[in-house]
Amino acid sequence: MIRRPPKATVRDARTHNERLVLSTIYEIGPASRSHVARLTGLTRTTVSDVVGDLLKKGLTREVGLGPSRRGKAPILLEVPPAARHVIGIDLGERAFRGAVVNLNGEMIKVVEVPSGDNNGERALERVNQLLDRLLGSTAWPVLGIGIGAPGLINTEDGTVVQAVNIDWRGVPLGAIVGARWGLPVYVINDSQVAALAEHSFGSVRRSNLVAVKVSGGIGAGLVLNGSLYQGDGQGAGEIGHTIVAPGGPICQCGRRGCLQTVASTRAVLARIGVERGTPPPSLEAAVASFEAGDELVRDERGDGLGVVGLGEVDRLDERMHHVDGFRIPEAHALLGAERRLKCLRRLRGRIGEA
Amino acid sequence: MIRRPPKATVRDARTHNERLVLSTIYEIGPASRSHVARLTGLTRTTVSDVVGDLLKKGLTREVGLGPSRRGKAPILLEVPPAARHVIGIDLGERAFRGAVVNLNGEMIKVVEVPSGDNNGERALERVNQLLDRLLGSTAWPVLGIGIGAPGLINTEDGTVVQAVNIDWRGVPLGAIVGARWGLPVYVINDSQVAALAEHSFGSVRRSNLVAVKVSGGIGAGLVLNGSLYQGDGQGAGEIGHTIVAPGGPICQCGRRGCLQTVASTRAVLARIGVERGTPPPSLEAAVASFEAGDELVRDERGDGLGVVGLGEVDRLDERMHHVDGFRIPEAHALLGAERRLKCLRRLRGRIGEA
DNA sequence: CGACTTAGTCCACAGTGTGGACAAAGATTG
DNA sequence: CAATCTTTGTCCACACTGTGGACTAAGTCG
Repeated sequence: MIRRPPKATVRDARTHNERLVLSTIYEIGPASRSHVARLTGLTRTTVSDVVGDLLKKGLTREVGLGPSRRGKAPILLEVPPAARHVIGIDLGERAFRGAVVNLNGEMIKVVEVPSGDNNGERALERVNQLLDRLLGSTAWPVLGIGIGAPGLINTEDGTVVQAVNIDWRGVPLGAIVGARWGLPVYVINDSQVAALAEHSFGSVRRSNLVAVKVSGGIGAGLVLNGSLYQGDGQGAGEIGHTIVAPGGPICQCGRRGCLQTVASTRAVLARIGVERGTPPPSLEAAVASFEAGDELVRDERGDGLGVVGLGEVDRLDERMHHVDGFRIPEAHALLGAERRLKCLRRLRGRIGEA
Repeated sequence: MIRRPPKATVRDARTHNERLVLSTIYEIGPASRSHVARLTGLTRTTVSDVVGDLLKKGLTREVGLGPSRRGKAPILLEVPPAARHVIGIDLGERAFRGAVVNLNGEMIKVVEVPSGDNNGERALERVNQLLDRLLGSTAWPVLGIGIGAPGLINTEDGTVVQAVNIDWRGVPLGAIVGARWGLPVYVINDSQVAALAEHSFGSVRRSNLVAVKVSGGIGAGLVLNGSLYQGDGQGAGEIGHTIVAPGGPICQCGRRGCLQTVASTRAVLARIGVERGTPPPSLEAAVASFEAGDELVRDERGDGLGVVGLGEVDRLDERMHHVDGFRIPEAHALLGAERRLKCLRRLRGRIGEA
């Protein structure tokens, strides 16, 4: 079945130009109508008209006059950061976290719920609990909710196909949450959203990259040609259960020697414990030892891998999606101390070459 | 530098809908205005208007009445296959070939020039020679020229960055040919175009695939998310010089054990010769032996690869590009007996997973 | 034959971006 | 200081687009 593209109406042109004007003002900060017209190629007339609409919607405001360029002083426009908000949720291993984010990416409110025993129903309850506490305090409309979840996600319909940590199989999370709150919901794999976040906001602003996320499990996300690559089964980047150490430790999935059993946070901490002859340290303790120069921790590496070193990343990752012309965080993923495989460059090189 | 999207005008809507109507008529064969309206979501009024324009341009014609569905009999419309033509050129290893292709993908005229000693200037002459013979015989306008070339191509500006076979380095082929013929020219790597062709017309109609092309050299093309993946340096898929047999035969590139030195047509034929104690057979002879069941040829495989078997593919590969609403062959690549690594599925799986 | 349905066209209409004219407001020049 | 020029922003007539209703032509069905 071939999907036929939708028809175009004159209205679509308007929508397009409205987004164009809005994002231009958003990106280049305070700017005049004239300046926007020059940048976009639209006439001053059209820009004026569009800005009129944006002012009505509260998506733009006038903020005084700018310096004159040999003529009448321009009226500067900007997008009020609080004009719209977005909810980001991360279903992490140790906690469910959520935040209200404004258009500047600032977290207005952050809420956390320890994940505890997150089997099925109860996990869903905690998500709603999180949203209850987040959705009460926004003066402006919320554009939507983004949820980053572990496991195999069908991004099209927002279904969690399989997430062992939370004991979910085929949960239509997007539909459930969307129906309850009457908001657009976007559900995406946490590693994939991390890749998108790196693409949109990270220090590596390239159109092709791989982000590898390491915590209790291991996952990766790929951005290719500037857009998320999910593969045929939406499972691209799910490298956690690739067997790298045949006959190695047994995995949750029942097989032996999966990457997760060798290189996950849990595995590394466990090995440190064994080597020290003590119980496994906490992640924080291990990081502290690492930073203190503890040789045993610094040299810790999985057999046969040789690329895993301890590091940490503290970042709010977001996926942006167009609503009202804004790219909104469709999900924020991953706060807290995380580790990242150093094979990032390797993987990227490999995919770039073959 | 961020590239700002272009503005939209009411005209763009028209262009879009014209393409939509045209491609709908093209795809579903003879169809009435009403039917097209139902399929596209446009009103009958608009479809009528658009079809009026298309009739004027010769891109559509009325072909009698269709069966009535309880009402007035519909006037059937179709796209005349000869309404537009396209030139496809393949700079092959053994010959330069070109063809005039109509909108049904039928080759109206095929021309071939043996490649001989294709150093620099002379290769360019032969391309023009090919075009001279092709461009004299088309009653309808030619939309453009597509050129499939070996080596590293900059698709953006149509420059051949490096092509050892033809001894080209930094040749602005697209600009040269375009200036001479006044037509849009699209230059693309031959393996990449093969992948696009498989995507558009092949038996494997999937949005993610890898096509591996084997002749004198070895190259691959990747289609990911339904579009060509060229990587950061436009060299994605250039696997010919990946070292697979360290210390193996010496390669054109100066290193040892490149994939090409083990698995290319030339390498395979040479090994057959060595094993037989005769001069290397021609490709045709080897294929004949293969089909006759010759054990030595059938079992021929490179050391350490184990995936190379002899096969053949006879296909006109085309890359389609939108012009006037048509996807036109931007390049047709590669006819003749070709070989394909059977690792296609492997590669695809690997990329799908990681 | 009459009622109904479908195909295609005609026309008034609302929405869109354009380009020219214009006024407002500042800089530049004599 | 005054005249001139430049830039900004707005207003208006205009061309173009898709829409929806009315209408005609031409079939089917009972």
